[in-house]
Amino acid sequence: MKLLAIDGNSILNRAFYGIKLLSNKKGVFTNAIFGFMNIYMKNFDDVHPDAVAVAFDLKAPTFRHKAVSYYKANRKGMPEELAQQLPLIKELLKLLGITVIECEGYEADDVLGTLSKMCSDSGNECFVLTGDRDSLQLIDEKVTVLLATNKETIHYTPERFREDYGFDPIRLIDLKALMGDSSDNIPGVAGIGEKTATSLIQEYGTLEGVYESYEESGLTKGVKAKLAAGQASAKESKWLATIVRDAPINTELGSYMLGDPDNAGVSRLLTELEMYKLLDKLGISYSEGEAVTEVKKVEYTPIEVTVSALTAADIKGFNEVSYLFDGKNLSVLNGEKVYTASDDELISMFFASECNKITFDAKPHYRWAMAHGVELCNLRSDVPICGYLLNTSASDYAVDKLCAEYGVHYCSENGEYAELVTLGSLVEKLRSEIEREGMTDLLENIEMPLIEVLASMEYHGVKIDRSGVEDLGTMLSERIEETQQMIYSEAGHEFNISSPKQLGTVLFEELGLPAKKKTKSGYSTNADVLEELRNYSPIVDNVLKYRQYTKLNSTYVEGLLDKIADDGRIHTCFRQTETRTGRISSTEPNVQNIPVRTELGSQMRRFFIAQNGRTLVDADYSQIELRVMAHLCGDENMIAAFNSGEDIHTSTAAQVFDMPSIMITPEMRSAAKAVNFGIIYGIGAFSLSKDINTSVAQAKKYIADYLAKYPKVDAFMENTVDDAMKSGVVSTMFGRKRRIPELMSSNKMLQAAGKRIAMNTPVQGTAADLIKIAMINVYRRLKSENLSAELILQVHDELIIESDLSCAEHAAEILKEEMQGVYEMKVPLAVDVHTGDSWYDAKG
DNA sequence: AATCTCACG
DNA sequence: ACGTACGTGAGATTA
Repeated sequence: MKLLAIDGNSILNRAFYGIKLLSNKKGVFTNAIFGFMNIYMKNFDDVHPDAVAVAFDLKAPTFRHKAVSYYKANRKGMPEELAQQLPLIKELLKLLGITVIECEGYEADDVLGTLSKMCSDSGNECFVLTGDRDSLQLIDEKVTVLLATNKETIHYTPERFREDYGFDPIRLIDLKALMGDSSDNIPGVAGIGEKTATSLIQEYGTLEGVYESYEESGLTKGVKAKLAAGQASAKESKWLATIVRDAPINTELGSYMLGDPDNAGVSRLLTELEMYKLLDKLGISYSEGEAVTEVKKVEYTPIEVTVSALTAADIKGFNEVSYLFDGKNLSVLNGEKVYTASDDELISMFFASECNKITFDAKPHYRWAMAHGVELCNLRSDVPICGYLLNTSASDYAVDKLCAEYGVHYCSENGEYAELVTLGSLVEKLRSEIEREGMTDLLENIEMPLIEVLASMEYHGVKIDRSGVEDLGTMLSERIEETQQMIYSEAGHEFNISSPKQLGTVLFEELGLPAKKKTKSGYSTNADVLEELRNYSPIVDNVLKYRQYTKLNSTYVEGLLDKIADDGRIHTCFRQTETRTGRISSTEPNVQNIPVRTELGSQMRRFFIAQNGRTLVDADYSQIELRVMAHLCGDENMIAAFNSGEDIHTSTAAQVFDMPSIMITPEMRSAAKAVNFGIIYGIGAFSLSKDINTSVAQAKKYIADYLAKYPKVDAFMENTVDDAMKSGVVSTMFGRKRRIPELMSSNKMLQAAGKRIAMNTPVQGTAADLIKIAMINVYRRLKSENLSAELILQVHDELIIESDLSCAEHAAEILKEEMQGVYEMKVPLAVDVHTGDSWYDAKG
């Protein structure tokens, strides 16, 4: 028989600090539970125990077998975020049929000590899972300690322990008696540290052995004196370090056998915690929301659907339907009838029909319709889009998950049509929530119409000059080869330059360059660090070059070539439910991070071209986020600066340095520019000082001067953060919302991050709203005015149209007009437009 | 799967 | 004492 005995507190702690803070909608933190279960399940699979027990410390011991409160005195109190997860993990474990042991007056490791002894005595195997090295003293032939570290779990058998420590596991107690342990308030012998203590125990075996013979030994005077002075303390420490092995708990191994899990209970709890992945792993289905107290369940009477093949006549009778379409097969729900079709004609007819439609992920449907020369009409709701508006931070918006979250019945009784049958009631619920939160306009007038625009952009794609890209690749390969050889000869040997680990060894150990920053796992070798090391050795410059060339070659040359379709174009995927702020993102490939900031990199844009007989029209907003800020806060000075038409960074410099614009030097302008950026991001003096290379004090002064000149910016920031702290939410001008659970954190760092998010999101998000509206308006006008021109790319504040040469001027006018006129603001929205045969040329 | 680095707004 | 600006996606290495 095998027992898995777990130190609950220790593992929960490790999980809490090892995983970033997570929380559910209501702000209940879940990261420690998540991490605990991951560690648990991994080790369970490794060990395959017959019985499991999880021990927890009991908070307020009434009975003290030893001075618990004394020796735990300087252990930090548990943060609130962790404390609230403690009862939840206990409940979860119990529901899973796992025994939870709490023993008054005893700590978790005392319980483990007792359990492991019980196994040892009865000839059973015991695995002690903990993150605490103290427990290694429990190891014997029957007892293995599974030590969970940040990276891995080490299986400590007696052999493994002796390899690491050089003495028997039980002697760990003697070691601690000598060296002490500040975290457990074990004093040890003053002046004796780990090194000395280890060699003493290796030499003499036990604490008693040390004290029997140390006086006659060859130890230094100092050590002898320390030992003599610390004898009493050592003895006391040994007692403190010894884990109790006779706590008053049940010592029948049989009583810890795994019980039957309460699946419904587990499902209810995990659903409430929104830990769907874990539920999946446990093989339990989602709960239907009985636990979601404040949300009333949508009325539901189960229906039994009938299935038939779709006909043209059926379509004419549709009024309001749900449908699903995977690119081949269509299924439509009308009332209690499901209709299916796989025929392009019928599917086209259905898409073009007048009936109102609800679906899941309509963008590919629009693309299909475009490819088949029909329109997809009267799409009213798209489930993931609705889900996204209600929570921009979810990782996905699957139907079953949303049902569980919003208390809607998932119609699994309808088998393969479960999802289809569920759509209607789910949408009803989601839309009522959206209405309640004032986002119906945002949904109907921005997000829903945008789907078709994005589909069209993806459908048309952008033409790529394949041989141009290939030539650049050849050139880069040559340069990479050259640079690599130079680096090898400078290092004196070959190594993998792309490995930060190996590069760190070469630079900081072999060549002895001064290491500045460290990352979790070693030296930092990022561009900032290397930049500062340029003067030390020519190898640094070559590494930077190598990085630039390989980045360009693998991410852009090879990455792009991979994605060119048969029509010679790339069709990126614009994702509408990805970002927390409301921006669009782009994948496969990402067209929103094509190089532009360096001369070499920007050459890449020469290969994004217009088709023969056509041209690219490119327009971008100038400083849209700062303008949004000016509008949102209404600061007269800032508004005046924008209205003057003068360069905003120069204006800002003139304000901050209090002198006429004409006297502003390029350095002053760039400092002001950095402050402007900082303001949008939720400024910090430290980062600003790093950015513009001044002292923190100087940076502080810049910020203070800035906020003094633009007092309403200051007030706006403060108000936004205040409101966010109260509600936990921020919103954009058009009502888009973002929850910020970080604000509730008691961790100062996290809370500060939450405040910066609160300051940035309304600005970034409003800018995103504006360009989305502009896109819809541009799309509609290009269509209604019959231009042979299409929107093809969006890069946050930039839109690109591919147009027939004959109407390019008209297209440029429309683009500029619609972007500038998108919304009446307190400052003008300036737009720069250029035309060219490639993206490089059209950038102006 | 996580980490590091780096490309963009 | 510690870490330090907002929002993304992709490729390579390492565990």
